[in-house]
Amino acid sequence: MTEDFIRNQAFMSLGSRLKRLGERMQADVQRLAKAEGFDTPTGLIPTVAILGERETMSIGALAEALGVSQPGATRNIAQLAALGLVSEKWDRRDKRVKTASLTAKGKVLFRHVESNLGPRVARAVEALCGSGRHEFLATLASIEDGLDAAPLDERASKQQEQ
Amino acid sequence: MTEDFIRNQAFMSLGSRLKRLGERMQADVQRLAKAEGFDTPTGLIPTVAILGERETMSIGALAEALGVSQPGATRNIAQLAALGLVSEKWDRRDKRVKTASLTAKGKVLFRHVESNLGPRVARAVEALCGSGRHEFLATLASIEDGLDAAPLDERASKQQEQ
DNA sequence: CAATTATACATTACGCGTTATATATCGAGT
DNA sequence: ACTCGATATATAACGCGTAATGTATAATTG
Repeated sequence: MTEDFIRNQAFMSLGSRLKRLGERMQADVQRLAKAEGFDTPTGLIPTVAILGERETMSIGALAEALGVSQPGATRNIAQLAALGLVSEKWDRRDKRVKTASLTAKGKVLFRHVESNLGPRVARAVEALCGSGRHEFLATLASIEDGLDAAPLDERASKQQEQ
Repeated sequence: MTEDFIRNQAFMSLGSRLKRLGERMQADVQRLAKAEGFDTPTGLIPTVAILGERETMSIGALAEALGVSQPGATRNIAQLAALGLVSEKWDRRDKRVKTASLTAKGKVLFRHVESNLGPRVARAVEALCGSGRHEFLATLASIEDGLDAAPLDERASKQQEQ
């Protein structure tokens, strides 16, 4: 019973645990990038990576691609623009949409991420996850998809079946 | 090559991804708790759960048990005290340490978490994780332990072996 | 026993995610 | 063409984690 409680407790705090693990990884990556001479805030790297792939994107498309809220994407782009890594531009056709693309400086960072930082982090994380890494990522994805389909509270409300 | 990049990219943004997933779960749990009449901020529930188990604890012990920073534990306790859920007391022997324990009101919340919310969330999360849940949690734990032993940037620096 | 170092907690400032809401523009319907 | 709802972004306020630093008390050491 105590044991059951501990198991339940583990699930109750799973959210906080995942959050902290994520923050930790971000901090580590940031230190690594800084050691290599790029002190761009870690949170902006995924945005740079996507912009490197897809030349130019709107704020909305970015939010979608990153799986982040629109205000989050707006802030990321504003910060990258302030750092001179991306340039913003309002769309001609639809004046509501703002598009962003990497500047020359941003592309330098992108190429570094692509060729150095990315692979190194990938190798380190792969080694860290060990043999279970594929399943881990697969389960992670299935959890994300599952929550898309129905949030946790909804699932817990009708907890009779399975 | 593009594919490789995408795989690397996935690892680069794993931190942010885990973080967002964690936040999402916390938000879901909070909604669930609120629907049941307990609108205590979700972030405080793990603290309540631990205090329910271990009667009385110092801030430091709490931080340790939750795997959270000391300022985090301090803030949690301050908030719980403000809500009337825990009572704080300075230790007699060592006047530096502050201890916290659940009030009657806090115990009511604890019992609810223990008997209702916890199990329901646990069932929902277990179902969500599917068959891979044990391995998922095991891999999660091994990642945490691995990062304790050596942070990601250190691992990435000496990436020649294995 | 005085002085120094270590420990426990509080405070401050910040990162990065979220909602909720405001504003401007677009598109559709009458 | 005008109005009105929908859509794209911006802004504001907040949650919850961190690191860095301040302050009071303990413990150690010369």
